[in-house]
Amino acid sequence: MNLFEYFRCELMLIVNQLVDEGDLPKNIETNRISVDPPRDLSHGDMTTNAAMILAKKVGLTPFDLAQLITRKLKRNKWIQKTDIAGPGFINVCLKNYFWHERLNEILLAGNKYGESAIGVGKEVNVEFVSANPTGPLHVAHARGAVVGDALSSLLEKAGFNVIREYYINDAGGQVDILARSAYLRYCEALGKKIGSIPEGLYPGDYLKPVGEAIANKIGDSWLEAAEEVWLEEIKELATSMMMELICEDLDSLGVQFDVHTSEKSIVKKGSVDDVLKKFEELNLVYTGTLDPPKGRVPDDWEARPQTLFKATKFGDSVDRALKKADGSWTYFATDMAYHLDKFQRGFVNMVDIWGADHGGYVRRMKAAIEAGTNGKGNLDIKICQMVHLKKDGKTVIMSKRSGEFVPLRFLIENAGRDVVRFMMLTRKNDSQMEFDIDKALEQSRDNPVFYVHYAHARCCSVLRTAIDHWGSGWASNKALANAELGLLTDPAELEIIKIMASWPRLVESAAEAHEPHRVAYYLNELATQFHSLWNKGNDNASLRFINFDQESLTRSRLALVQGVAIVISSGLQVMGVTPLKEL
RNA sequence: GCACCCGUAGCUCAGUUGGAUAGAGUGCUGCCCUCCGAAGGCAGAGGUCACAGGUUCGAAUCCUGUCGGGUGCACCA
Repeated sequence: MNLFEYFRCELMLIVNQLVDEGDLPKNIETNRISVDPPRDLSHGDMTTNAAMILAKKVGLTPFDLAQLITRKLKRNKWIQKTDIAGPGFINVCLKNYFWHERLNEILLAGNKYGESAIGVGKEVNVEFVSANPTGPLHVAHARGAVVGDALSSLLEKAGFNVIREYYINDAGGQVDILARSAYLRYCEALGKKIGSIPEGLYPGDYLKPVGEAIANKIGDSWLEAAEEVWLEEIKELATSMMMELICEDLDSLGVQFDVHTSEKSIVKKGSVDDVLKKFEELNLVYTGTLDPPKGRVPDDWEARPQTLFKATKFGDSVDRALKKADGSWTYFATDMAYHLDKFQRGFVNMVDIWGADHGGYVRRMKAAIEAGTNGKGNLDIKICQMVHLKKDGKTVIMSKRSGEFVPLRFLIENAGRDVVRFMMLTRKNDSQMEFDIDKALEQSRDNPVFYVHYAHARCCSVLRTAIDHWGSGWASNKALANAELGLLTDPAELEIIKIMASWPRLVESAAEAHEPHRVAYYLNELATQFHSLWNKGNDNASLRFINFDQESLTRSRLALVQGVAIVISSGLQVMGVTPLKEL
């Protein structure tokens, strides 16, 4: 249960009563009323802006209106006391046993705690990675992969039905280049001297096995053959081998997809022609000539008439080309057809995770979705900004400009998948990120995931100690749920329950905002509170979790510890990180 | 030149969608193991939220402009 939402509903009932009783006008605007946790703990457990919002339209001061509301609010059985503070905030304190019941709820729910129904089973298509099948993944891809996968899990936790999709760009010119590069390796595999790889082809060693595979399959019959003879077949072979490579990389990150859709198949199916026809009917396509790009004009620029999409009608700054000079489709045209294909497959809600180099592309794709679905399709595009890799104190900027890339495999092999995943989620997606590889490799407290792992491991350690003493049945979730939770009265104990109880709300808001990084910050906060509570036992033995001469008190405290372990592991699960029972 | 993103403590970054006295980590200073894991905790110092206007009960958050950093910019993908 998202308890803030619960109390907001209670508040709405009161507002309706006040309307019935004539204290508030009918049809009053209530959308902006919220119930939130206060920043300052001394303000209680919950705060609402209701009086300040409503007072605007009524002849009452926020304070007077707040009094009307609190008089009714106090009847709720969970509420200990209410305060009116500052410009008209209503602060609410809840009774301790309300929090004890939350802990009970956590223990009974186990790993399912935090699951929400706000998604109501609605389907969401999350498309991410979608790296060109021309080589292995590098570190910048990892960010998109982790963000996309964690967002998918988060949406699932919030009750959405998620499809993880990878779009394979296997139809453009880059695949021709891949095939030519692979052909060179094929020649090489058959003993031909190829020298250095010519400019414009892919030089990586990862293509050597592709060349060998072709040689094994075909023999030497293509050695002197013209490109037309082998191009198509090598394209096919090389892209599928590259996809295997990419899937291995993703697998090592723990990322798997439900659907792979190939660009080639979209074109073959005729989807692009269909879209063009549809847009022609809607009068959204015309033949025209674009102005040269502002500023630096490319040397080979020349004005030529092209098939254009009226993107400006949907908020884009210029109309966009659908066909290249040679008459073939632009990348945008097929990508648009692909996105509309997703809509046709039934996905009204779509999320794309893109790299920073596609930032300038967002407007036109949103324009296309709006045009092609008559405003019904819902596309959110998350841009993952650059990853700056910090290594030996120096920063390597990976971008198309710099041409510097570090393979993902290197990072995983050295730092491990959990560290990479956690660290990639410690930044908001649209902030640039510095990934300190030395810290990631360090396996120490400088490494943020360790702090959370440590809290979980400590929980498990306490439970092990108790089980050694009292036996295993003693600390089952069920037994702990039946503990006398009313014995938990220390402010620090109640505080940590309150943090745990905010997990469902966090899941909902992070899922709605499509911001999985919030989970990492939440877990860090929970871990902090737990470490703090632990150390209180160092200073004051009566606050230790285990007191061997006080069995029922110990049991209720272990219920608390188990609750922490549950929420941490529930959160780590969303992030795709495996909780550790010991370090 | 145009579009998008960013600008918060020495450094790396959060900031609950407009709420109360702006927060963590790291670094610096000083404390806490006879004790469930010190890979931890507590305390202190550190800020003109880039700058200037505007919107309102209320702005780090929304709008406009300026400055600084990043990304992209016919046809590539």
